[in-house]
Amino acid sequence: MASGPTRPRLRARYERRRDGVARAAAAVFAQRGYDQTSVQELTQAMGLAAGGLYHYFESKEQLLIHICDQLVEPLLVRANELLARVEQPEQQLRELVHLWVAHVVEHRDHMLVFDQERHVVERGINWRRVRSSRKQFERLLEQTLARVEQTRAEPGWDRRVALSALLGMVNYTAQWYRARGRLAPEQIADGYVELIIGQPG
Amino acid sequence: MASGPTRPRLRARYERRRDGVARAAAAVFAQRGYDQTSVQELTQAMGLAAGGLYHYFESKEQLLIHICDQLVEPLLVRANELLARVEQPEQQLRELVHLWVAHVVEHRDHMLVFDQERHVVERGINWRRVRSSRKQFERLLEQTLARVEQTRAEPGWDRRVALSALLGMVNYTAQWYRARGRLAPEQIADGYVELIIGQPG
Amino acid sequence: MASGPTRPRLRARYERRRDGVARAAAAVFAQRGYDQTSVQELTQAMGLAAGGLYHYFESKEQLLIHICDQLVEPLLVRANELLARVEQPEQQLRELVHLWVAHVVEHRDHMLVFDQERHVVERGINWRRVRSSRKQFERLLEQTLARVEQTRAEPGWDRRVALSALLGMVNYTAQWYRARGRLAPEQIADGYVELIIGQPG
Amino acid sequence: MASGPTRPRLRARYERRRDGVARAAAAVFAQRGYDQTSVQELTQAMGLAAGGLYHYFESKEQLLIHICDQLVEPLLVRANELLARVEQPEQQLRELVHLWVAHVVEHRDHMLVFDQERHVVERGINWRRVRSSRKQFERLLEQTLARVEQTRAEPGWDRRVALSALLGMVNYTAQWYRARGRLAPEQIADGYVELIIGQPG
DNA sequence: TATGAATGAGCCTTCATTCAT
DNA sequence: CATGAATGAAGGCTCATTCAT
Repeated sequence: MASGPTRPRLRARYERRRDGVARAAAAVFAQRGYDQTSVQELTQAMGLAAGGLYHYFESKEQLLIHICDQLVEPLLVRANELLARVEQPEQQLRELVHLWVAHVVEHRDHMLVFDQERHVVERGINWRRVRSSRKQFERLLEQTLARVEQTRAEPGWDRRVALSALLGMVNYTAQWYRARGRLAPEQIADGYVELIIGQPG
Repeated sequence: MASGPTRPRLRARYERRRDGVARAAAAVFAQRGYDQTSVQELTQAMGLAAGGLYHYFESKEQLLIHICDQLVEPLLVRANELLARVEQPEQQLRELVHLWVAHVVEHRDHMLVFDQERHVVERGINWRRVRSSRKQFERLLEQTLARVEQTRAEPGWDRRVALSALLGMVNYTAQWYRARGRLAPEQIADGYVELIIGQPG
Repeated sequence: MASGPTRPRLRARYERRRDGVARAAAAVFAQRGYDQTSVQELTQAMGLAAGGLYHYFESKEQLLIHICDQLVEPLLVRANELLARVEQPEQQLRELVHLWVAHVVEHRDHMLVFDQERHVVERGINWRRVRSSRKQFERLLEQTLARVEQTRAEPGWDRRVALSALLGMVNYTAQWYRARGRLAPEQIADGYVELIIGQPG
Repeated sequence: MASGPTRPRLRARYERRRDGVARAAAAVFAQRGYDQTSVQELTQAMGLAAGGLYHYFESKEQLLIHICDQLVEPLLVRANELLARVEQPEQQLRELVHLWVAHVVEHRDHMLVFDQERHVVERGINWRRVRSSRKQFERLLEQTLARVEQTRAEPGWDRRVALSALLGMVNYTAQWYRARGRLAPEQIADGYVELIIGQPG
């Protein structure tokens, strides 16, 4: 079974371990690919025996879903908070991109896994939740771009193109960002924002 | 064996069939994922029996490599031609992006497969050729951006960021472009160029 | 796949092999039990490699179903023929029991497997066909007993009890009959008939 | 360990619980099959956690053996008592069948399990005790039939056939008897006796 | 006594690949 | 060239059993 204990104390320990398992799995999946990683390799990398995974997840796929959920959900939550807090459209966009880049960089492994498994995410029967969260985030982004447009005489972009460009560039960050590299996440985010809304005043 | 006939006439027919097989495979892989597609499903989708694939490719992985090669190599060749033909840096960039977007859109399936299998491309032992081609294309792109910078007083971007943004947005196009959609490839390419080098004219 | 070829020549060979596989499996199942027999052991006993079973049956359970079908269906068919051919009720019963005992003895292995897996047969979702055939055979038997009753002043039995007793004793034959034993199937059948309808005139 | 406490008071409680566990298990096994029932399902159905079973039985197989022992042993004991008490052969047979049918009906679940696992009972290394008890019971039965024969001018049956028929019909009762049905165990037993020894005086 | 996390052997099944036809 | 039966290694997953708590 993969639902775990109900008594609070044990429950907490269980959930901590469960998240640890998911994080470790994300790292392995990111490196070797979901399908190419056997459950044996996986559990070995987490210090568990073969069958031990199934105390925490009911299947290898549910583990994958959990990883992607951990990526998309919190970003959506924090994006909503941000938009409620900030008023000025350009400032919203700027902070949104900063938040997003930071998230992508911090959850690099999750992001790489998510990208890789696009075809399952899009078509899989158990993936509705993940699909919905991603969709909602994209909608927030598009609405923000729309508000930015309204502050200008002429937009200077096609909104669909700008939105997709932003999605492409930010998500791709996970593939080239290096923690010890020259560029900090904030600089990268600033660079992206400037491409979209032009030079900062 | 998968090297095929040597007499010119038969050779041509063989290669045509081989490319057809690869194209059909790309479509299936793009939809279902490489690992999740069995050779049985694959060959069935191409009107062949299970063993038939092995007349054209010596393994499932070689087929995958061929698909990625078909994507990257021709783009590199045509990019080189373009840069030899056009002189003005901004014009080079503009035409490069147009060429590239057109290529991505035309080889959507190949592109989706290529993206999906990033971890194999990066680490696989038989993938040196593909890695090298991709690397060369990125270098062309970076050099072009460098030349554009030199025509300006101040670049207005960090070159690494601009390069990665471009890679991210153009490649991502494969994931959202629809042939019957509102935007033609040329419009999309124009949009991208404007984001990078600022408003035209 | 487990549907096999369609061309007549190959089809015939396929079906012959398929039946051979089922027969061999019945023998092993009868001896060791269905659940206790691994597919490895099974295929080894049939001169196939592990995966080879799946050319003929889509799962271990479908193999089991086939075995039980091979037992019940033909008996039902031949019982119907017999009842159409013979007129006198007591003679019908006598010949029915003879046919049945012969069938049980000839398909000893199938019978032992069938008995053993009663709980699956009764509740399994894929077992409707088998359940229905068995039900029909029992109905034929009951109707025959009813006709025998009508030839008598008083039945001398409760029909439900007689029917169940008959089912119990004949099916149990599979568990003790020995081909080289003292009793021939015909003698056994005669013994059963006498118990049911009393001493032969 | 599964031997339990030694102090009389605790011992009694332990054994009561142990028998309760076995009875509950018999019900589940009868329904789903021994092999198809996991220890998890089993213990859950008894309000225990997974490991709890092992306080009462040292293995799943020992539990199964206990169930079968609970079925066969008491019947043997009571059959012996009966034969010591009753003198007239036909009366012995009649009462034996009554006792036996009542036992089968009362321990329906145990009986179904026992039947199902025939191949283990016959060949299993830990099953000697059960095999021996069953063998002894069959011998009692056969001897009783022999004594009945001696009271008659001509037996009217082959003894082996009569014995097997009796075994088949009585044991099969577990499969069709319904507590709320039309027939009481005594009526069923009478029916069987009549089939064997002919109409009652 | 009881728990339930953990183990690890073994299960059924899939699948890339081979080869006789 | 093409077929498809056959292989056998490897996969994900289950489950009887153990043991620290």
